[in-house]
Amino acid sequence: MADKMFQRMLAQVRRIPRGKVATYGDVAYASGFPGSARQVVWALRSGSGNGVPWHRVLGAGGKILLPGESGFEQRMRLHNEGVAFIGQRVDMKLHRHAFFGRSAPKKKKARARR
DNA sequence: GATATGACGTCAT
DNA sequence: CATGACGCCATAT
Repeated sequence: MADKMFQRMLAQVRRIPRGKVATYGDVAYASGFPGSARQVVWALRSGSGNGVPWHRVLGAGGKILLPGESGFEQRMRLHNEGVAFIGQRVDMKLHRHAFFGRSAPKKKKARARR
């Protein structure tokens, strides 16, 4: 069931060329599951290790959300691929991978006051 | 089946 | 920029 979802998400991640990055939300959207950014995480945690450049997947804004050493390793790998860092984040302006030309449209703003 | 959790995203304050 | 709240959905217990 969900395996299909992971396969698709992982497939998108694999499409990210060296020196490029993407956000969880973008991967989810490109995979056909807008809003399921969390599932991308599961896909990476459970299905990574197989030619899946998990280190090219970041949080919104190019922030590395990985805790501990993994995060450190990710930062190092990206930096090694030529990714420019701005403080603790990645320069999405230059490295954001445009999946198939379609970019995730920003959400609506009318969110009824709470 | 219900509840809690999580490498998230976005908006409001 | 920090904090809080809500949405989204597959796993784990």
